[in-house]
Amino acid sequence: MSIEVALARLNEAQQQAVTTAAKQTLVLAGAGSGKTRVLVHRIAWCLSEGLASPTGVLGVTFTNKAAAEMRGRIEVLLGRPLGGMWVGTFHGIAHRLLRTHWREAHLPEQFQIMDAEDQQKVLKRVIRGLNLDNEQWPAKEAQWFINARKDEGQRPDQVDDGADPAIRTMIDIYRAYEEACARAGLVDFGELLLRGYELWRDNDDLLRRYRERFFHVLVDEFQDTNALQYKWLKLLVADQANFFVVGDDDQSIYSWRGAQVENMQRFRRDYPQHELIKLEQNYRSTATILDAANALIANNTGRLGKKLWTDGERGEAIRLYTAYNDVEEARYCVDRIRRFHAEGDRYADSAVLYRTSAQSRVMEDALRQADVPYRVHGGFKFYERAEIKDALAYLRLAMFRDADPAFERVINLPVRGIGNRTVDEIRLVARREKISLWAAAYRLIEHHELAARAANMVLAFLHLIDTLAARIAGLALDGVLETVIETSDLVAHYRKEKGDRGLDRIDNLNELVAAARDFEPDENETELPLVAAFLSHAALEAGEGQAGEFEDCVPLMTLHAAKGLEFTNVFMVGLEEGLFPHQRSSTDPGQLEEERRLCYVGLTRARRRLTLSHAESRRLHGADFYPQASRFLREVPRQLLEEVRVGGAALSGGARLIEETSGSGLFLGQRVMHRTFGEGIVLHLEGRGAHTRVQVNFEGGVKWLVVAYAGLAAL
DNA sequence: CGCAGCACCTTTTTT
DNA sequence: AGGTGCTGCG
Repeated sequence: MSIEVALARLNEAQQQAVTTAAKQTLVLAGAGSGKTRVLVHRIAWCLSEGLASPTGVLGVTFTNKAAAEMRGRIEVLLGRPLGGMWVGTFHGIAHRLLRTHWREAHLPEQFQIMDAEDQQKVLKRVIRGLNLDNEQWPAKEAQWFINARKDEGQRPDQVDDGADPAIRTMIDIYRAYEEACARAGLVDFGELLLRGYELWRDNDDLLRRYRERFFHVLVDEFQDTNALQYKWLKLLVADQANFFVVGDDDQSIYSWRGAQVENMQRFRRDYPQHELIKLEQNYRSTATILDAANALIANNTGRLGKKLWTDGERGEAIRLYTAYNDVEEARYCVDRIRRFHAEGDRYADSAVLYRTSAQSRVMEDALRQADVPYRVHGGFKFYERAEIKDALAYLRLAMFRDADPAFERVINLPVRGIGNRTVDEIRLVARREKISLWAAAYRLIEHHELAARAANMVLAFLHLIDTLAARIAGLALDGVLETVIETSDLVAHYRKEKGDRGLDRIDNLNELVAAARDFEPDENETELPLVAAFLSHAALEAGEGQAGEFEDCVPLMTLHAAKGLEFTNVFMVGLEEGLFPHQRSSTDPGQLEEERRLCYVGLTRARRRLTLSHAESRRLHGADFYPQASRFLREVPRQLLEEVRVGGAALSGGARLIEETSGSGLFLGQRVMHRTFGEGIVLHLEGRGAHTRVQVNFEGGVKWLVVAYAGLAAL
């Protein structure tokens, strides 16, 4: 397709963004306004106008998925491969830089990427090594602290301790952790970015080379950038490159992991000559849904300001469902999903979104009961599974003996008689001598400092890894993994596990061999030996969860996971105070606004039908709660809503069943009035006739009453 | 050294 | 409620 034809299909604001002559551009792109489209067309336009060559383009996103989509769409639009263009995630690009310039970055050539789990284990070891109490200094908190500092671009020496001894200790842990990582050639996710930044900052020649190369820098989801990422971009862009960023301040939902919406304001200040373009026309949702979203988000302060509109139809009213409890809420959603399915929608067109992942369980139960296929998104990723990480740890160790987390992981797996005492001794020597665990193990044996039995076991383990390394040399990648699995004897180990769990694990190991067979390094990894590329890929891209991706099933996910997706029918469940907005966010106004943005993200996922629901009683952590309806429901204009309550004749199993047993004329979820307690909602019914007791949620609290004496009036 | 039982905690999650 | 991590025992 010629660029003219492609351009003609864009609306005016989109065209303006794509063809802008401004050196810096901030595109404020509302939900469903075609932001990826603009980004992709912008690149194509620059190339076709001769403003850029493919090698001069750097496109940055946050997730592998977004990067893959961007690459795919650029190729389709151009009708040819990317040809030297760099399109990837912040981490992927930093990784590529560090692999190329490992010397300048002061890293070993074989440096290994550590995921969050490895990081926590290393930290635990470091904390113990500092003789600090594990209770008082949990690895998790140290991890949080260190990652946050790295997100801000700070090394231990740059952190302000505020004369706080607790922070001072955290800094000590940070410093010791850095030493441990350096010794073992380990790089965590935050470190990739920080090193990448320092690499450019401290190597003038290198920075100049990249500045000369990248003349067009484009960033997606700019509102999600953290302080370090923005610093890194600014360093590269300086005043020579075209800087084109796309974002939506109303969809900033990741401040809790370091994202700074403020970067959008900063961009405006840092580049006063920039052009600001708003994309407000929405191509996704009905006018009703957009009205609701606009009204909701208008309650936030300090927005850049943006109002979505559509020239499409008004569409159906938004369904508001008040369930009497979480189980019944789920049942209602499933009923409706089945109805939509009967009317011709696919299951995959109806998504259920919730605030916390714990909420998926009730939904899953209801779907399973109704025999509706579903898929829970998020959660366990392929390369995060224990068995996969076990096998890869053997491979890591064979490739790179100093990889401490890999060493710790498999030294006694399968069980080979190397106990905690022995491992502790190895750890101690490693710490004292500032060497890797592998080297420490060797030293202990050479100096005969281990009991004869332990020494034999450890030596056997070291030999096993050496043997493995020798065996895999020269093999194809899938052969390498087959050999790893065989030599490690992991299959026999899992077979001993009771239940089907072990069999699942063995299946996954086979899948790992298959993944290796199909593995093709992406552009960031082509210069690496294949095995090393595979290991990096496994750490950097955890992969999708379970198989069966192509089956038609109902997607279940958290609101966070839903960002960037769209569905014909959206069910947002659990709209209750304390849950959404979440308890821990409801006191701080800033956090409350982020919850509201999360709600906004949810609403704007829906194309045609939107169902909002809340329950009057919910089981949480094993106890019953009686939450109020979410304030967000009140922020949606009433005239857009169609309210549905339990007890109507059309309603499902639960209500009917209870009515039959009570015979009192009351039903669950019914609104009732009591002389002294006021208005309330029926939560439970017990017994028959004169003995019927009823549990009612009044404003003042939950009460059990005998129907015959309570004098309840139905509302 | 391995297993069993108990205490603990519990927002969101990508790389 | 349910899963995880640690301790204490056999």
